[in-house]
Amino acid sequence: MESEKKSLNFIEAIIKEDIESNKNGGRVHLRFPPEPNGYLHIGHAKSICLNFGLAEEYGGKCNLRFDDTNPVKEDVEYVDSIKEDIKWLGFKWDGEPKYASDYFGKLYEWAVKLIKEGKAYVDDQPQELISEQRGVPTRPGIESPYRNRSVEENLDLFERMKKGEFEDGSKVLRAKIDMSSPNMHMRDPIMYRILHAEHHRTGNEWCIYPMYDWAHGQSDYIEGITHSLCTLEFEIHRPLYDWFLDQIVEGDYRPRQIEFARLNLSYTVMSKRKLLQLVEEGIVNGWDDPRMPTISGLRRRGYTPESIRNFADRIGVAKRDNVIDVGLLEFSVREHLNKITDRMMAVLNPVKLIITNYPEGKVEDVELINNPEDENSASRKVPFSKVVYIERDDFMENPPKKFFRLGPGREVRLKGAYIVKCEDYKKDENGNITEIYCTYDPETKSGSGVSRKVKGTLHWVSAEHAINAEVRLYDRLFKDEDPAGHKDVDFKEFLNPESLKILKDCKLEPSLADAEPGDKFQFQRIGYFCVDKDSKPGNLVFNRTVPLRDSWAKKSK
RNA sequence: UGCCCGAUGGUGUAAUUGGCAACACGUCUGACUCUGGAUCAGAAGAGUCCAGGUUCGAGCCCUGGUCGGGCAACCA
Repeated sequence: MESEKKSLNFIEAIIKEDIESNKNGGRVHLRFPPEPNGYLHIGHAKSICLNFGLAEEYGGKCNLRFDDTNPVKEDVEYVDSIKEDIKWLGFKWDGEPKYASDYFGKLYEWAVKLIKEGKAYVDDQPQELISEQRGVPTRPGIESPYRNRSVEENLDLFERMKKGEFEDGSKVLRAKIDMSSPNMHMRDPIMYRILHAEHHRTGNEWCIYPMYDWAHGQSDYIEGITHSLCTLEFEIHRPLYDWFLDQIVEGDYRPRQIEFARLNLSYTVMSKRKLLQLVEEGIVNGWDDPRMPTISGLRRRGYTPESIRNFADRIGVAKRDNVIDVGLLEFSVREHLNKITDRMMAVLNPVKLIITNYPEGKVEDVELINNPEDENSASRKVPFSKVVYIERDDFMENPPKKFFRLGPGREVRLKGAYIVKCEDYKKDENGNITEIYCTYDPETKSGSGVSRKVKGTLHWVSAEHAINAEVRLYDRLFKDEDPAGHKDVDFKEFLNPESLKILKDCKLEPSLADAEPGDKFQFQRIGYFCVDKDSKPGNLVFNRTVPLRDSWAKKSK
């Protein structure tokens, strides 16, 4: 009954092949291994969707493992946010969260084993010397004078390193591989360094900490990981990953490292360092600022987990460098929000429209469907009266012929209510429109069946019933397509000064009064909005997630 | 003057024993519409980095180039 063969990406192809050949007993076990030194961003979301998604697809498992081998940069604040973000995206890790620090003991044992086999040694040289001796990619390195110490001496020294007898930086443990390897990572890589620093989990138990290369593959091995996915820059590490595994693997099981291209988004910076900078310098308001590409930022902006997962799905995975148009991310939210949000009346830049022939004091409850995209959607009543607010942009004194909205003498429908005709308008001394005067045609009430062709339909809010709100209009943080891609110009030079516009005097229909943080809506004809966490009853705050597609705005550009 | 990786419409991803280059976003038409939204219908846009080779047949295989990315933290 198989409908059509789904095309597989290169990782799926490998996994499928491994299952068919019964490699590792046919098990599929992945892991997502963040370092808890920052907040997760949309690039991590790609990796999360990949790893957890693959586990779901092939009936396997996926661990969450914190790669916490560098206590000076890591913090529990980050582990908490990481867990929250993964859960929010809708994934569940296998068992308890794991930590590389859980394996410090085992890693130490294995290091001792390597020393005993003459495959690792303690080097007393300072960092600069070691680095100098390592050579450059095009020239081989030279061997350390400490390279051929006796096993006994190495054992003694390494134990004393662990006991805390030496200062930071005074000694390291190195693997003895090949100082003339064309691969820099094979030139006697450092396995342990001395760091008298408190670790967020192991406290002061250790003062030597394993390096990434020594910790990662072994952690994979301990956890029974079969496919260890990482980004392209680790490709060159793979021979070392395999070398270390060769030293400890017993039996047939062995994890395999597979590299894929990280996500790049246009008009966005993705490096943790740069994001940290934006936060620390107060350029944005924290890691969850809605302009940040962090998962917490996107969440606060109003993105849904579904939209992010669909996005991850759509961009695919491959090994070539890529830059995804940020518009694709926006498409993904619109697509989902279009299906799930109620359409509300909200006027962001209000101007008064007075219906001169509408009875003073009369109020009609007009019926509006909450979401025409949803067949089961209910409807609600919205009060309509003589004075309503409409959007400033929906009126022009001298409109061009392609302008389908209100202008002197023009007719337009007020959504869900009546057709009105502009008879007059008033301006202040600066030329700003202050009031628009219309007459309405009582025959044309929505649902009455009586209508006539009008070019446009406007949203509105009854002035007497309107509630006020603050609306934060977010735009992309950078004006440049590739802000981090300029050699001589700092990325902050490309910040968009209009990335946040705060509107204080927006008018909303009264049913929005009880909206709670996180609630999502479509403001009719404008865009998708969600209630910010700063919002309080009586003091509502909305974030614009993304505007609606607007072919008029495009045309008038 | 090393080593590793990559190259398919504007962007991203497919093409699964070598068999008419497909899908999505974007763009442009048109239809419909009480959201200039959504939806629907259609179009333009690549001959697969280059040059050879193998083959009846190559985006896929081979050889040699070109271009791009990565590698010289006691970061991950």
